[in-house]
Amino acid sequence: MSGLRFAMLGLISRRPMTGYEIAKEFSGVLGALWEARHSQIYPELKKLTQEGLLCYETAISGEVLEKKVYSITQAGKYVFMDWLLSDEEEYRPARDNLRVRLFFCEHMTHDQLHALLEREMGRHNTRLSWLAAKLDEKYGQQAPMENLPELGDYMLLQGAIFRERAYVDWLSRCLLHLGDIARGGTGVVDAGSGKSE
Amino acid sequence: MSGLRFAMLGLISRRPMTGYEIAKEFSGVLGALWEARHSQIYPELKKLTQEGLLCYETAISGEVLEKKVYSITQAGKYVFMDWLLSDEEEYRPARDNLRVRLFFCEHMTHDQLHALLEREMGRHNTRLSWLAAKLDEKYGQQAPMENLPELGDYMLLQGAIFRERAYVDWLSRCLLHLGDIARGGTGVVDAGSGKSE
DNA sequence: ACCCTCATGTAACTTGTTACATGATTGA
DNA sequence: TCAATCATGTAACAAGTTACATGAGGGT
Repeated sequence: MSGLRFAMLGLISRRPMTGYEIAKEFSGVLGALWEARHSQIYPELKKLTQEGLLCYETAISGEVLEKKVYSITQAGKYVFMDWLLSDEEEYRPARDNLRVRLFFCEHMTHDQLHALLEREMGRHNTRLSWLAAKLDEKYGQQAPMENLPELGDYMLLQGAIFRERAYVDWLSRCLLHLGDIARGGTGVVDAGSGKSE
Repeated sequence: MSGLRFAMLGLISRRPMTGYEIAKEFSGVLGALWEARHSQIYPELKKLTQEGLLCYETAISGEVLEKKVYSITQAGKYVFMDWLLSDEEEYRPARDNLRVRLFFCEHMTHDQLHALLEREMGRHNTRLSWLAAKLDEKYGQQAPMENLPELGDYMLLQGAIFRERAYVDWLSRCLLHLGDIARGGTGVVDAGSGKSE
């Protein structure tokens, strides 16, 4: 079930790493896809080692400080590749508090609902701008064509942008609809359903 | 933190319900936003009752079968409304296995990556069609203008559609890019970034 | 001296999932 | 009588969060 162990196996398959380094990875690009803190990582490393999917060597930093450098085993590689190429239908509808709030919008006044949507749209817009800037900064006009890990990063960034933009578009549509209600509109829907400007 | 308790309070605030009925609600529209099974619902009902947010009466179905009909208390209403109108920044990046797989696409061949994207796009497309049909069936050309609970449902359905469409658009863009690579393209990005047809 | 980063863990708790367990009611 | 639905729980486990706890290394 858990994607965490596979993310960890994948990272370590790139190069041997310490738990500390793995934890750091989860605050980068990967962290946007899957959160994990060191308190979850260290026990999982232990577990994976016990299962024979990882092994480690103890190294010394400076004079005494010990660190465990983990490497992936053959068994680990098989398990990882098996997961990577497997085909399980697994649809977890993201638990989204905003949507639950909307489900109960009957308890809100028109203004409260409006404020909620505006506020949330602002947040997603901020994130969208940040992501777009990042994409531009990293790839500009040149999308990666060869380097596979780079391609992954590029697609993921692109995916995050599509996701945030869809969120913003949706909320702005809700706000339009809400404004329409306030002006005593008819509720008649125009032809397209989102793709029109 | 947990949205579950608030979803439950919200449901019960509409009308008194049994645990069984609440569980059923979570397999309808609400279930698409937040999953919960009866094994989580019954203990939570007990907890909410102990905290004084709910109370219940025992009713009899038929001759002997007892059921507990829960109602929301004043304290429960306050807690629910407080949550509903509160403003907490809470961004949980959905844990998405496909994205983690993509993060490690370096281990896939071109064809495997292509198959993965196609497969996933098919699934999201199916869901998108289903959602679009449902929207048409429920609201057709007439969007709800007055009834607030209806408006919530409408917006949520709309939101699910935007989400699925964004997913499909993203994946189809990835597939285009991948095809471009296979044909030995240059990687130069065209002007727009998604909104163009 | 002080602070930041490196480095590794555990404990207590909340959330969520799967499986086990039981029994009444209703309609075909 | 048989199956679907109504009805309520518990147990064991997996996953994830927050807080606690400790200490070395490196630079200012």
